[in-house]
Amino acid sequence: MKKRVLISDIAKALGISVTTVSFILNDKAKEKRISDAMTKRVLDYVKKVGYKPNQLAKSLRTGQTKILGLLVEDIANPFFSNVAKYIERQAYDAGYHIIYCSMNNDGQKAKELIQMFMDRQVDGFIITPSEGLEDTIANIRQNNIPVVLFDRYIPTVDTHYVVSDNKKGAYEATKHLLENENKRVGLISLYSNQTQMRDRLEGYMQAMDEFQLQSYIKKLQLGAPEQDAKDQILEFIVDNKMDAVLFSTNYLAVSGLKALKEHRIPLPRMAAFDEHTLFKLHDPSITVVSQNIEQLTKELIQTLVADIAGRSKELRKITIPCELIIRESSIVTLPEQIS
Amino acid sequence: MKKRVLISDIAKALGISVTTVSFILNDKAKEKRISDAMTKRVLDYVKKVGYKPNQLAKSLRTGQTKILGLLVEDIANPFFSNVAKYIERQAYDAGYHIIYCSMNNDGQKAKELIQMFMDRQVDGFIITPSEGLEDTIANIRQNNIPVVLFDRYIPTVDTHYVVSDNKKGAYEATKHLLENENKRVGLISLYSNQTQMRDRLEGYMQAMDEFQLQSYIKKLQLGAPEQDAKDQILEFIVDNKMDAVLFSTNYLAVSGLKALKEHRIPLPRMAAFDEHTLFKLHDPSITVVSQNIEQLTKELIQTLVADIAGRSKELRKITIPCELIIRESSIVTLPEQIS
DNA sequence: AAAAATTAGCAAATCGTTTAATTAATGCTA
DNA sequence: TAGCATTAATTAAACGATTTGCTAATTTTT
Repeated sequence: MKKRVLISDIAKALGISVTTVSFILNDKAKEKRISDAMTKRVLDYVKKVGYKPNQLAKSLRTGQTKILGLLVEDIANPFFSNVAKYIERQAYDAGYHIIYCSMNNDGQKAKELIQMFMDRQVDGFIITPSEGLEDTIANIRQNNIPVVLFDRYIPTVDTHYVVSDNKKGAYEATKHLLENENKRVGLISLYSNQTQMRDRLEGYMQAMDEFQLQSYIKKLQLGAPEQDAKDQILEFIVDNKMDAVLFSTNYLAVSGLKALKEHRIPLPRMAAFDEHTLFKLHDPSITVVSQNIEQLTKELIQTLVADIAGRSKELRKITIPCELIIRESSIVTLPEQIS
Repeated sequence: MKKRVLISDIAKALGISVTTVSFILNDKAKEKRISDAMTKRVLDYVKKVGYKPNQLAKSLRTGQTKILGLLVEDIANPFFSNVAKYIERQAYDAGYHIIYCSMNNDGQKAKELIQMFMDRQVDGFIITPSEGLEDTIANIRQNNIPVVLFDRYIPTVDTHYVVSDNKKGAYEATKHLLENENKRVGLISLYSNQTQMRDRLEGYMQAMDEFQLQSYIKKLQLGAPEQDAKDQILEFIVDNKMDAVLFSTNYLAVSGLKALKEHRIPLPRMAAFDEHTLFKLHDPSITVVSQNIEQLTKELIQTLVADIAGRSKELRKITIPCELIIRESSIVTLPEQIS
């Protein structure tokens, strides 16, 4: 194991002070009037011995870790794993690394992790806030650490956030379903006050009201066993003889599809929130309200990095349009309807 | 913004030295003969003011960061995002945090990131090694940093690794396909010398040899545009009139399914490596060789943590069995075969 | 030519911990 | 009672960087 070379080793080898070396390495040669000759000499030697600063020492001194904390609901959900991928890429380009965790609806763990990330002095937070996290997030702000909320926000806590235009997305999906001559159009959602769920419900309502039709809304318990979800979705669709259904998350739609397939019940017309590989390939392929992950994460990182750098004091509350991707599930003539 | 409380603040407030406080906080009170009364006094006060040590300072002094570096091929691939989820959970239980990145077949980025993670003094690495990383990984070992390879390993570099029994998995899947009276059974794989690909090929071969049948092997370029993959898979299946096909990765199978669907060509019997939500719900549902992610990650973290702790000097080379999950795609009588 | 200003670089403090070495007080043995 | 252990705590030196002031040498100004 070869020993790491330190800044003091360089100074000693060249017969100069560590200060000079440090200034040069931090691009302060000009500002601190270090001669060009000296600068070149140091830089050459640094390259030769392959010196890399110890980030821990650097961070301890400067207070900057160049690490961002990412807290998502569930990293294994394709929506979030895609988000994680883009975020890592964007953060890397901006010189940051990501430390992540899944919260899995465990409020206690979420709180602990936020505290732990704060103890690790992360430069900023990216959070998909679950309910009950208001205080914790307010606490982060009080400690003056930049935070950007994502996917949903907390109305009572004033922070940056980047979300999709869920209301409009739900409105357009519902309207699309209604325009295909479906009368009984339902919404399958969650017992949740999170903004994205609230907005999707509002969008659905707006469309239903516009068409002056009765609404059918089924809410499921957050984090309930999948079997319960499947049973309830099935019951809702069958008992109400739904013509069409909008699912407010991709995993609810997946549960619905599983339930229907298991009982060999023909699909109602349907659409779902959030893209999923399954949806393109399912037979029939599934219409979705797709969030623009690339743009969302871009704005996200830009906002966070700008805040960390101390630029732009005012809060950014960003809403990105969704895209309705129409596939077979919302328009096909189903098999038994042929006859 | 309330100021962080430091160990020196505690010492000052209680009129004692920082050493005493530090010993007590690090559970060395007994060993260092600190009186019980003092221990209790300090612990009570620490709890009262909610002191949390600055991890940076701690890490700088001890050399332990309690951070693990995770480098995977693509975090958005459902196999790896599941791995990421389990790893984070297991690591958390062991007191570690995860810093991750996707390498996306970019060897240069992989090297840079490994170097950066080393500069950050990660306590250990978890890597799915791509080709060309031999030297870099050997370099990590030379710096005495624990590494566990995952999903595949590098035969020429002696490290811990945890992989699935790919050969047996491929053998059983192929045999299963052969036993369903298919004569022309092909393998769709990648131009890659990675061990998992090599083993899957070997497993396929073994089964084909056992049945004394001609083998059909199509390899695709790693990281090629999906359209190319789709075209080539289609051509392979159609031109060779394949009865059945084994896909060596889940995303190859997804590409294949897309291509067949787009051209409305009936599916051959098929099986694929690695689970995917799509596969359970596809019509027909897809038979898979499933890796036991929970067990893989458990062994992985155990191995890594044990090495970091300095226990167990010898290298652990672990192979976990795969499970063949038989679904419709490998056994159903297809529509056009009814007539 | 003395005073002022600029240039080029350095010593030492600092970030917040851990830990090796030391000390002062007390109890025990001979 | 002098000498030795033991106990309970302290002092000060790390860890490896950044940064605030300072100094000495040179140049410019008056």
